Amino acid sequence: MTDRVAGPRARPDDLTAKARIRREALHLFAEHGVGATSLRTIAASAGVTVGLIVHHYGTKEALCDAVELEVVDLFAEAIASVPVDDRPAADLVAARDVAVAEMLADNPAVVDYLRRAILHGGGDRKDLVSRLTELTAQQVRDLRTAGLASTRQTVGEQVVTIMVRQLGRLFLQPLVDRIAEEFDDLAGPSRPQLLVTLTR
Amino acid sequence: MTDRVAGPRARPDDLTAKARIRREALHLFAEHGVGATSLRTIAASAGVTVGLIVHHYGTKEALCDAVELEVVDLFAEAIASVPVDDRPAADLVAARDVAVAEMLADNPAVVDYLRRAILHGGGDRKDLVSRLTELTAQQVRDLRTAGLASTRQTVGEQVVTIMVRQLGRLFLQPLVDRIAEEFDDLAGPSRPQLLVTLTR
DNA sequence: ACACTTCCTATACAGTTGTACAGTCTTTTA
DNA sequence: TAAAAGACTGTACAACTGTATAGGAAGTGT
Repeated sequence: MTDRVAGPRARPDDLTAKARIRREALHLFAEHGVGATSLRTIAASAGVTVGLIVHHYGTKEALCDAVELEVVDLFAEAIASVPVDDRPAADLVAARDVAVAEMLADNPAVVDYLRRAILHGGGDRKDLVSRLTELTAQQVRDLRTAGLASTRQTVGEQVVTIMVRQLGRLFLQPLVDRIAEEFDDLAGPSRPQLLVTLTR
Repeated sequence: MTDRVAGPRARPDDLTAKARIRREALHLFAEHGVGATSLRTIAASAGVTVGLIVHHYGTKEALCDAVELEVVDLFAEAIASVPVDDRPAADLVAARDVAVAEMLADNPAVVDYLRRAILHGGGDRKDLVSRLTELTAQQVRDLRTAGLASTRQTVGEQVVTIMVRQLGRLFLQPLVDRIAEEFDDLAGPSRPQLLVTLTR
């Protein structure tokens, strides 16, 4: 985390106002999009005033950056949480996939936020996808220098494969669910599941 | 189309102001999202004043509805454009898939708009996904009563399959492209392609 | 006790938003 | 040609936007 260090008024169980602002921003951004979320809405949700948001983050864009940084941190933490003992490479990769999947399951807002961030994309700003790609690429490179990853594909190919595996289903499943909603016989656990693969 | 009938000032080759407004709205909504697009921006792009938008569409939400209706019409037209002669069912379905794919290739803004609309997801309003689902369901039912579609799956299953096949790749491909951008060796035509399938 | 830093509220401001409306053209109808 | 209808502009307005800033409250260090 970027600054979950206990500030002056931080109580042990509760969150700092600064952290609360960031958390509510994440949830509201995920639900309504950045453009459609005003600072006043965030302030109200976090139980503070607009001024405090400005005090802590300066501008709305800086707040967005902080939110994105927190999301990236969540990924990094999930990956770092699995130890790199001398197990086979396939095991390690699978364990990391599981850790990321669990993190995403615990933080549905992250999934929604990511979905939006992906297509909003582009522009000049160094954005979320770039950061996540960088994170994954570093992960792949580490595995390679440790002799744990195949070098028959390029790094790029491996990164794309990993990210699509991790994110692909999450992006498309809501569409499937939305459609399934409209048919009685598709309700329940027998709902169709997506399978996303890559060809070349 | 809903109202491409020639109005008073419609010139043969050009578009009515009303249609121009709708078209620019579609493009701007697709690029920046509905919430981040103001009526004044749309007016400027269409070369009219805000007042005219209000005059023709009343409210911004009504304009959104009109845009969505036009998108649905594009799908319906694409499907209706392939004749239903007595060819095998598989041929017909494939031809319709091609027609839809061509329509989407001709209207990239529709793809971008759809991507946004899908995840913005609904609330109370009868939204785009519902309408497209309805359209596809009708298509499936027609094929069934004509004895051209299998009845071994439920209608719902067939609808989901068709829509995911048609839309799935379009949604995920931008993510792949974005990631591929960051690696030199993934540029060009050999870019990885997605394959989206359904399991049950 | 003091100053000092940090957290936080309140208010203000210029710019933008969606909507409303009065009025002016232009076309159609009769 | 007169009148009715529709297309279109310009201006106005209340509500909301992000940002700025002055000042109070609460903590820490000396």
